[in-house]
Amino acid sequence: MKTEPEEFSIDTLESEGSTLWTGVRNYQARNHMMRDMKPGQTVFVYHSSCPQPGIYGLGQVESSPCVDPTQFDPRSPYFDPKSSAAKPRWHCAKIRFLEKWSRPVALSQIRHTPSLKEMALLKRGQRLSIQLVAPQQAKTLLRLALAPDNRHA
DNA sequence: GCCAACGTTGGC
DNA sequence: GCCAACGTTGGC
Repeated sequence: MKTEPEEFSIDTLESEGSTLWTGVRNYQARNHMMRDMKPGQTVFVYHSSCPQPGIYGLGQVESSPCVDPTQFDPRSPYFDPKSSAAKPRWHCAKIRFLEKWSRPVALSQIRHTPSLKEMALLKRGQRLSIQLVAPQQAKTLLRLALAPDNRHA
């Protein structure tokens, strides 16, 4: 799950304990979330649009996606005038803080790891804010998080 | 700040 | 339903 740390970072998540992951406004990302996010699943928290893009830690899905309240709030940047309570467009999962890594797994490191070259994150021009990570990719990422210097994961 | 790549919008 | 114009994302 991507987030801009100036908006909401892993530190924010840690201090809040858990949060409604509001503001997903892309149908593909939404569909991923509705179809694939299950309570108990681990998620990688990725910081984008910042000096060091990369994965900064882990969260856990606490609840299945529910209706995103920000779509009905005219003062919210995520307000969607075309959505209605009767037919809500957008949903959000509740995410609980799990851990923050002592060092992030940088995007550049992910790029240089051969077994991660198929990650959706590295696909040309891709912009999805919620992406699936294959089990083998997840294992590799966790290994990199523990051993940042391991170039051959 | 630049710019490539993508999603969305809206006229027709 | 096409598609050009526009807005957004996000690394650099």
